[in-house]
Amino acid sequence: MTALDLFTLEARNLGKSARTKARLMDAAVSVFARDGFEAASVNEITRAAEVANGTFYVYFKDKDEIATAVAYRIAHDVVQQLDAAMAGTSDAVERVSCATRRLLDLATSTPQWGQALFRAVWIYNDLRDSVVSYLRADLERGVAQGVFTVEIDDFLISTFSAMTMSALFRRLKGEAGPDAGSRVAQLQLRMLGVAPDVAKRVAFQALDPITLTMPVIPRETERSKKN
Amino acid sequence: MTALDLFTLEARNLGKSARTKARLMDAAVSVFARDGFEAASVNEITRAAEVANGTFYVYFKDKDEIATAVAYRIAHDVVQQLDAAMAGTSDAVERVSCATRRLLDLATSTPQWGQALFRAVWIYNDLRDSVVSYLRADLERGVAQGVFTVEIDDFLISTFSAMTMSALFRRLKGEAGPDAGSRVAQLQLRMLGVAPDVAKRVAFQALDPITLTMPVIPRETERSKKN
DNA sequence: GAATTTTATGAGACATATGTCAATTAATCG
DNA sequence: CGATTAATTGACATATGTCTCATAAAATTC
Repeated sequence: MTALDLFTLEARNLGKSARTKARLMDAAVSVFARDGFEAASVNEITRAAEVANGTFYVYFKDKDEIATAVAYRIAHDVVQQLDAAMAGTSDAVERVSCATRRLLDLATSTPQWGQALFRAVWIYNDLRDSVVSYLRADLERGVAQGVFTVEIDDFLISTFSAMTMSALFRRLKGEAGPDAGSRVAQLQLRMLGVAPDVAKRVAFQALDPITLTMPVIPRETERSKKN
Repeated sequence: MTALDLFTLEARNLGKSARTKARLMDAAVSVFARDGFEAASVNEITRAAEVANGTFYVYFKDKDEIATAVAYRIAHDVVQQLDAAMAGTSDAVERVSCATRRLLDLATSTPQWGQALFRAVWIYNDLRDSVVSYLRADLERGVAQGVFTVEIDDFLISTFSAMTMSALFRRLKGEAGPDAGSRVAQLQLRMLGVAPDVAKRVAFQALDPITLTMPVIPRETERSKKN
């Protein structure tokens, strides 16, 4: 329990078991971020959550189950915030650039989540698909608008994602500065066929920063039936 | 001991200890390729090499040591073959495109090595630097020739590498076909500022395939002094 | 505040990994 | 071939991890 503990925060008005489960998930995030999925152990997670080893197994079948739960929750929340942050934009060039920059902003503003997301994306393929679900549509929109001159398929999307993930990785390691998002967006736009000067302008235009926030869930009125 | 066992092949005329060491390294390659560096265990490696557990520690201090040995050898050999294959080319656009395509060819022709290289590159940073050592020079040459309109620095190089690695990854998983090399090279050239039609022509032009080959080392005359 | 239900605990059975070492087997040499 | 050196072996001490379960503690209900 080191950093923001967003799950615990979200569950603070819920029943005891929900809070314990949230503690475990926050602990898992920080252990996964530190050690990676492979190296992480249930023992480490329970130690970080300050609960007994056995408690873990009340809530999760095994390490895989909590890993999946955490990864999908993070991806879901990030995608949601991303969607919200781009609601007003319809220009394909701007949307594609924004999405990349926002994702980097989010991941950097909550590095543990960023780390965990990064690790998870390399493990759960369908999760990557969901993180970039908005992407395909925007790319196709750009082709329709005549601003992208490239064939949209899985290969392109995975190349595009790899660029974003690489920037995210460097950013989290401190090897790239705050302009990492703009720089990789610029390169992506050029790759897609946007004129270099336009790519530069769009990718570097000002963008008000956003950070991850969790909804506050009101206290349950009746006893919670599910774990 | 599943596939090509290149180290064993290379050591077949050497003394017994060199052969055993080579067996271990080949086994390590295949275990690393299958399970990744983290998940791999010394036990798995000795089982794959069909030697006793204790034998491992005669040749390597621990898992890290064999991992490093294997990774650096693979990287070294791959870079060498890559260099040789591009000796005749001086045009920067062609060199950059060739390098990417050749690397994919090599890695695909020896999937275990490709896998191991892929994994290693994510772990040993200096190794990635060595694999892409030729790259920076070629990129700068392209800028000097006026064909690349982009700023060359670590960020660009890591983005560029990520694209190659992503293609390699998909290729090894069977999610991309033989044209993966050409496709990613095309995207890379566009990103660098090469005109789309030129990028397409260069990236897809015919290239005679190469495969990894190991030198055959003649039998030692005197007893080998070193392990 | 006693009874009941929910939640948490940690000892323990089992599994697997690491690294060492005395003993064994194989290879080489004179 | 017998002696000597090189190479291999696998049992063992130690460590870490997984998952279960009988029991304890805490929370809730009546």
